[in-house]
Amino acid sequence: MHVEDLRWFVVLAEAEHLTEAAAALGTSQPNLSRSLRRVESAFGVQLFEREHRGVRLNPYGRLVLEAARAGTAAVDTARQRIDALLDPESGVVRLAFLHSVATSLMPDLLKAFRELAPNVRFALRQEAGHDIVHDLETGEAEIGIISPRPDPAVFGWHLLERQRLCLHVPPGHALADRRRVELAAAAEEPFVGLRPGFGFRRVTDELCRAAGFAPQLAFEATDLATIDSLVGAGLGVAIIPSGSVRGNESGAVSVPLAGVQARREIGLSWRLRTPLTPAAERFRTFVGERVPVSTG
Amino acid sequence: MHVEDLRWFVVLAEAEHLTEAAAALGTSQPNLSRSLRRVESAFGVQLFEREHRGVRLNPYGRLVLEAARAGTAAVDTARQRIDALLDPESGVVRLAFLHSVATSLMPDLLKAFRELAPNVRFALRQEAGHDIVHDLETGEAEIGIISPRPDPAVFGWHLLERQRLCLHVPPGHALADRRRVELAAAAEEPFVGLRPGFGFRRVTDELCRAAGFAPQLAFEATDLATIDSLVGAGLGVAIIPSGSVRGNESGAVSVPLAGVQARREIGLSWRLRTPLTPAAERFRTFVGERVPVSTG
DNA sequence: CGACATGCATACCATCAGCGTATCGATTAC
DNA sequence: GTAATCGATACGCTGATGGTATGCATGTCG
Repeated sequence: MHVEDLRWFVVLAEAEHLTEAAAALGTSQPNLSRSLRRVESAFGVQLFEREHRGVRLNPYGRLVLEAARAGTAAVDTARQRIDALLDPESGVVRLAFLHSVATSLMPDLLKAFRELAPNVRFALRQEAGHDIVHDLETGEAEIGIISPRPDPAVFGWHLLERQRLCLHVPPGHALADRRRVELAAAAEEPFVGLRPGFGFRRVTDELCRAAGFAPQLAFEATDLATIDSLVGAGLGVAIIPSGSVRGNESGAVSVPLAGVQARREIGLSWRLRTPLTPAAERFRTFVGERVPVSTG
Repeated sequence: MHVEDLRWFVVLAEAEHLTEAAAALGTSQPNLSRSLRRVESAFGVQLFEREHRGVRLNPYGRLVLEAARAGTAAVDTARQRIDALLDPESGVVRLAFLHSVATSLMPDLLKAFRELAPNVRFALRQEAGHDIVHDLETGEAEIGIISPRPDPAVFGWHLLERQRLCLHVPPGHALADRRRVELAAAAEEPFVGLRPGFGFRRVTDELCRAAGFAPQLAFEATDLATIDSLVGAGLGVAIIPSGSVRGNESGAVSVPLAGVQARREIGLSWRLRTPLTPAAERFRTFVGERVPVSTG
């Protein structure tokens, strides 16, 4: 049974007349008759009754009519969504990004792209780095904003921001005036960090371990803005990426950390093997051409 | 594109492996490959990406997977419902009946049939006579309980009950003791009748007109039980079919009307051209063989 | 009551699509 | 570099599809 048979079935059920329906469908009456036979044999029962002038659904046919409408509608809907997705002006970009760029990089990118393509929608998901890689892998997400750069053999990469990791200290703190600081200098301070499970939390833990100490975590938060506030209120120090906190309401001060490990690169990433949808491709091109790499 | 292609598509999307999926589906790998081609060309876009070991849906394929699941589910559901309908033990009988038999004949028939076939369900609709005929005509209903008998060339008929029309009077009424009464004797009484639009209302109107008077309608109700109560309370007299009121709580008394018009036959009716579903056929046979014609 | 009209089913035939076997080609792993 | 894996392609056969012509059943009209 063809999907087209179901489509024809709906027309026939409405016309209640094979010859007319066949003409409307641009085929011959015997052919429609045989299409109906295919449907009937697929369901194992007769679906129309012969009338004086035409045909009419019987109880079984009514059920099939429902199914045919639902089935063809499902196919049509998918076709329309695919067409929308294929249109670079109206598609959907499934974008996964790190928690740590939610308040800084992301809004800038989306705002700028929106001017170029106002009808492109975004399906956003905020996740930890390894989940983003996983989502790109499975196709759950098309584009990720991520750090560090994933396997270059599998994923494309466009550098967005070279961040310097900073020690974030309260205003007036002893280290606040330094132009640069060794992380070890803060070994005895109470720390404010992200909750375990966040990708960046692993980065900071690793940095402290490399500096020879385990941080005393006074508070754990789920976003960098909160950490900024806590630090500004004098409740501890924190490690944050440069440029990741907007404005300076909290009064906290960021001092760049010394050392090669105290950097990270954030970039756009996508799966090489899976072609991007036009809208995603457009977003990627836009970012590549228009967005300067910012260095914090 | 075949409906089977969509079914195969779902299996393939889950297996992510053509050779395996083909084996599971009992076909050859090249055949599944070509089935996939058909689906892809029907949607106008590639749906899977080649992977190292196997294939994987791309964003378009995800949409098609949804559609394929929905479409095949719709077809399967219809098939199941048809099978249920074809099973005389578990089918559904779409039965339309007159308001006037809702409290008397109907419960008896259903109760009796239920003992024979407890799993058969009924889709009941209570309607006026001409609507029942119309529903049988269009197939909205399979079996009707109706009066009078519709066109014998189009509808089958099984007599259920030969009713005598009665004058229903309050207890102690002057006519209450008569063995038989002329309708004209009640010409001056206040009447209780069904609301206009009910088939039986037309019958009573016609009877009164034939008896040479227009009834003064004090109350109009939507069912015979209410009319019985109103008459029992002394608020008027009414014309009702014999045996249409259960029990005698109201105390009202029914006196048979004189004259040949003061009868009506109620029966089972069905459309000759449309074959009945097995459950409906069984119901019809049951009624024909087991239910005696009752004469009121 | 018989000829006609209507409308679906069927017969027949040319063509095309579907299916299996064998094979190719690309990718990856050892 | 070689072997293995897995999807794509080539080829030939069979069966399905679709058009034209026709049959058959049912009403209708003279």
